[in-house]
Amino acid sequence: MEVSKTFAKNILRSRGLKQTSTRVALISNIHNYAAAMPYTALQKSLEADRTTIYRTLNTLMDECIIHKAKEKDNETYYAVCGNECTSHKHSHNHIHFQCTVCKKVTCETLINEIQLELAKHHIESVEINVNGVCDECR
Amino acid sequence: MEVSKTFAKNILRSRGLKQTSTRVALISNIHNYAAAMPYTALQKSLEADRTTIYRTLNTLMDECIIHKAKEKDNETYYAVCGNECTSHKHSHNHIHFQCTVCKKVTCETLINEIQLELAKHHIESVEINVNGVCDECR
DNA sequence: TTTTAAATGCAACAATGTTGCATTTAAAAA
DNA sequence: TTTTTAAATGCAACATTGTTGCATTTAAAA
Repeated sequence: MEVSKTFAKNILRSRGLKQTSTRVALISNIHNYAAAMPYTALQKSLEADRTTIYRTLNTLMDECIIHKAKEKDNETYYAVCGNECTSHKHSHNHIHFQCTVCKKVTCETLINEIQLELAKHHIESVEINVNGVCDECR
Repeated sequence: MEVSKTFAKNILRSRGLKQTSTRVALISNIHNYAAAMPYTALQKSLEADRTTIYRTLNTLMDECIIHKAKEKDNETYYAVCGNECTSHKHSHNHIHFQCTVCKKVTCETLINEIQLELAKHHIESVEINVNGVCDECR
């Protein structure tokens, strides 16, 4: 069994979710993908009906197994959550970087820690999207 | 003449763009809206054809008169750019805040300045989306 | 007032995302 | 192992979002 499939099954078991073939394939395909996976690529990589894919994605996001990034290019990108995500709260110390040349979206860790403060509102979660030129495209 | 319409006409003139009724209405409607304006609300507020709205939005984004924020709720929100935007480069010192209760998206200024550093890639622009509970909903 | 390049409206299309309902399936119970 | 059952899936239908080509209209210059 592939490493990513074992990973998928383990995480489904740890969350008490049924281990269906679509769920296992979906998690392992996202996990195997070098960057955050665009929806179109995800759909191509699976046999399942579109409806099932959308419902499965929502289930896995509710359980904080994966998360999504909406980019300005109108694509939605999915990535597997890190260990810092529990089943109740997302907490990402990473950012999403999209290269303006090759369009790839990757999850990146910041060198420096950043602290956000707002005057009025209560902050629950922060998502940072950076655009630029990636290492390979320079 | 309303203040926001004058504002719209001035900004169109300053960028050397035709002052069509759709453009003026679109800019002033976004400008008048208390928060970043969801596309659906924008469409309802205008007489123009959907195609024209999309094309106008793209034109105004290309000219850095407005900018958009894609939120996880699958809505696209539009707001007027601040003075720090020239016609060639977006440079926002603000973040987009979406309240998880009332769903409103607002442009907020950070109390503290933040500095992002990535190990490999070249950063061109940064967009920060914060979720939480707004002042009014608490 | 005339000219003209740009903006608009319309038709058609492709992609994204959702809902209801019948069928199938993973996992628990017998 | 077989049976049971609640959950997951596939299918059909639909609504929304976003794009393209082309004929018509319009803002602004001549």
